[in-house]
Amino acid sequence: MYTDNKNKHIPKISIQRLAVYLQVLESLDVDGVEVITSEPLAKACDVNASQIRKDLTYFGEFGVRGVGYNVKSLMASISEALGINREWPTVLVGAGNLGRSLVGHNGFKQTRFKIVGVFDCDPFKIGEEIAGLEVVCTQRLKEKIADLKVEIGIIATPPERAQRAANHLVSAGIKGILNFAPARIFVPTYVNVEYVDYFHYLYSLAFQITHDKR
Amino acid sequence: MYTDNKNKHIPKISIQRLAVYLQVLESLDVDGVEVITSEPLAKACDVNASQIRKDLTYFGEFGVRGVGYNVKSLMASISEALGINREWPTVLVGAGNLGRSLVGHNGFKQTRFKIVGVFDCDPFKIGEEIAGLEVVCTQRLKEKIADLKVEIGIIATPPERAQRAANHLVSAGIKGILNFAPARIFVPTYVNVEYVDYFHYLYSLAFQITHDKR
DNA sequence: TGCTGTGAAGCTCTTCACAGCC
DNA sequence: GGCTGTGAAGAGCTTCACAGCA
Repeated sequence: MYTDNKNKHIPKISIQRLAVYLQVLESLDVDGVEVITSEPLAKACDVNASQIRKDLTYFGEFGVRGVGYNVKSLMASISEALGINREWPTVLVGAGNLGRSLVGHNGFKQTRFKIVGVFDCDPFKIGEEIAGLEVVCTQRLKEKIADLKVEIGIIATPPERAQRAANHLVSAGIKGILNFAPARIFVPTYVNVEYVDYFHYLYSLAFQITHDKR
Repeated sequence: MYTDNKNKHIPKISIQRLAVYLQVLESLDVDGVEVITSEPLAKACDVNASQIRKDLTYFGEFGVRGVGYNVKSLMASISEALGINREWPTVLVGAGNLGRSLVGHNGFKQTRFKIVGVFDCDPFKIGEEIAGLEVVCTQRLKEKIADLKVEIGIIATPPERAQRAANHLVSAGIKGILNFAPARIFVPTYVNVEYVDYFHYLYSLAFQITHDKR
């Protein structure tokens, strides 16, 4: 049963792990597994078993002592805990190569996150169609976001235009931003920002490989 | 001066922050800033100033007391510390939509990471050309990796084929894997793996927005 | 019996506060 | 005087170890 624990502070890193647990549970479910204990689940997620149990107790008691966790119902509980068991309309700012490939991403078919608007300030791009969505002038963000009750914006502009895109999104009333542009952005504290730059992971690999050699 | 400190353990999270510092320094450099102190740099990176100073001392003493850090030389020192001040040839496994858009990513023009080979096991894709690279059968990974001294492999296959791609890469002698497939992979401990799934960031935003409302 | 849920211990990372140096 | 570099204190997360329960 999902019981939000309003009192405890939940580490952000636990949230990130819940996403991993969910991914692994989904593949277990596909394989027909119905019940799993924390130990093998931990192995599959590459974490400690009590880590999993502790992360889950932030949100409730989902297991059965002596038995384990029901795969399907744990998936449902985690989805509810994360808040992803409902539609999340999003808007995309930036209709370049990156933006275009984001629109086509499988995740938007498989999850309840949807791109409902594509914006760009380039007059050459405005009016173009991407996967059934017309590219609209960034000036019109506010009306669209209000109309469609959008809370999350995705920035896929070149770095020098990221801050401007963020400003538009913020003044349109957005609550969260996923920023693919390789640039830091400044927003009021009530707006949540997540940065995605996979070259940082390549840097991390380069570092690890370089230092393994010693 | 870069001085590798072989004795100290360097937290992985420090490495990730170094990538952020580098990004911010690059944009300061573009703006013509020559010297910066830890305080404003920290603000721009959204971290604590002593965090930066501590992270940097894992690798040496780069600042001048009473003055600050020279932007250009700090960039060079961080690049050296991360090990990204040299060419890093990589191979891509998976020539679908995702793979295609990775090949075109700007980062491969702006950094010294390069994709030097594209592999797929789909006979329909083999022989195709992507940005000047011929798609080659995955069976031929080993020779290519040996020939071109490739140490990093990028997996951009569907999730069900990720493990097979990883196995091929490992037996070809790869040392690090960047995995874009939404699936966990199992590799020997001497192989480093980084996972990229930006839907996890959307989950995190959804969680934060859901809980902000209280 | 077997596995979850959890207080407490342990450990790692972060921040403080100031010595050290330009 | 001012800012870096750093030992020590503090905070937060992870893991242990076992009570609790099916």
